[in-house]
Amino acid sequence: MSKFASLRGFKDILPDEIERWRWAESIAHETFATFGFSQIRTPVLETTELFTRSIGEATDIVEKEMYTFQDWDGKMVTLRPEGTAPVVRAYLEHHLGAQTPFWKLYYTGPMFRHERPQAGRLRQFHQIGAEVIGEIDPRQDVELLSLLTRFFERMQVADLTLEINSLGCPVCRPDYRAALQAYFEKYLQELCEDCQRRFKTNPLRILDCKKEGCKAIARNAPSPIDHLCAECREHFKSVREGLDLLAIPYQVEPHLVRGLDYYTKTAFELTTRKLGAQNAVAAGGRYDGLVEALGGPPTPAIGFAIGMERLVQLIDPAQVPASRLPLFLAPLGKAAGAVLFPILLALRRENIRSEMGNANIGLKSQMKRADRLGAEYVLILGEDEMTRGTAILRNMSTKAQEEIPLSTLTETLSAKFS
RNA sequence: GUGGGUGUAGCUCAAGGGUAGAGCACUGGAUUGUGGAUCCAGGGGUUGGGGGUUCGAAACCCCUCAUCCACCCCA
Repeated sequence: MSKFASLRGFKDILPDEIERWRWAESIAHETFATFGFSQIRTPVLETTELFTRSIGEATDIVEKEMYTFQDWDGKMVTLRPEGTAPVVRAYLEHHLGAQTPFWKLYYTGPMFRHERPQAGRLRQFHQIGAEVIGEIDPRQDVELLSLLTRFFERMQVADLTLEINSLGCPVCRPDYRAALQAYFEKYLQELCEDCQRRFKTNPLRILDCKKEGCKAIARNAPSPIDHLCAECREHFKSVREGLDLLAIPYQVEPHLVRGLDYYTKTAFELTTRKLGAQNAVAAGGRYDGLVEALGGPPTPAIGFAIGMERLVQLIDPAQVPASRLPLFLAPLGKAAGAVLFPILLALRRENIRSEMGNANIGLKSQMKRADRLGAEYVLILGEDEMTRGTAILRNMSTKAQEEIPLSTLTETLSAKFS
């Protein structure tokens, strides 16, 4: 055990895993651009109030999971626990809404929540998120969901379920909440301890309880969809019709609840059975009230976030394009090393990926190393070749070898490998 | 924050009071200058840390730390 180790819930991402990360990120950049999104990068540190205002004072995130501390000047600051509030903050701070009516933005980066780590849950985790600000049309919900499903399609991640629900709006949610409380009041004694607490703080959460007793009671609870106001009902209907039109499979999940206060109307999750208890790989929804809550004009918006660690676990490593090494230079002895070293740099100047062995160790070891690096060709230069004024180029898969004159070595190699 | 599991070689794991082991990986050799396969050899450990019981502890007890899984919650 080394003296220092990373903090609990904080993980190193090592080279063998990074291939999958980079592949996911590059597909994300491509796909999001295809759908008309621009990237935005916001700081990881923000004023604490940004999150308490947006996420909600009574949520778990704000109550017990934020990395909050006092800065040297006395200001309370927080490592961002999620990406939406900072994006909206930037949108307002830079008056983006005044320039064009609506924005499609995406971001990637680390988020921080002080939770107990478990499978698929870390204290520093990474998200790719997308936000569409300034459009109420249900078609926008559909477009965003089509982006989400398209991305996972390109990642070749299968067996995902898109669950959608409507959480209503400030007009209809209080009604629904009251109806829910009226219903659960009859069974209050039969609910679990947690749900008895939820009854007061957030009755919607009872719908999400995993205990069998509560599940049974919740099964007959009033559905949020039956209590939507006319506008929300129409919106939800249009979203479903749009998904049908695009043949995007989904499941209406009346018990789907979101943990952040700012969500309204459409809410959704992309879930899998392959990740244990933390089964959501992506989630999001509408937040039509957030921009206004943060001091801007009434502005509808919708977004989602993808959990990178969870996504990476679902990626089949075989799908990731392997990075190959075209050429490995194997010099035998000091003189050969002196010849090949400048050639190595010349090749790299031509952007030819190449690697060179240690001239002081045996050919066998160098071959072994070349093989491990996945080299397609090995260039061998020993004493015999030096006197002949040639080098041997070995094809590692066919084992065929050819001699190349030293006088034209650089030209021959750069022509062959560029 | 609560509960349970697990900490032994770089990795995966044996040894359940009596000399710390195997497989894989690594290094070298069989092949004085040719990779993957095979065979042989070698290097590597204060058994997570601390304390206790014992003639003797990797093992039993206590504390602590780490880690995993689950609850909670969420990406």
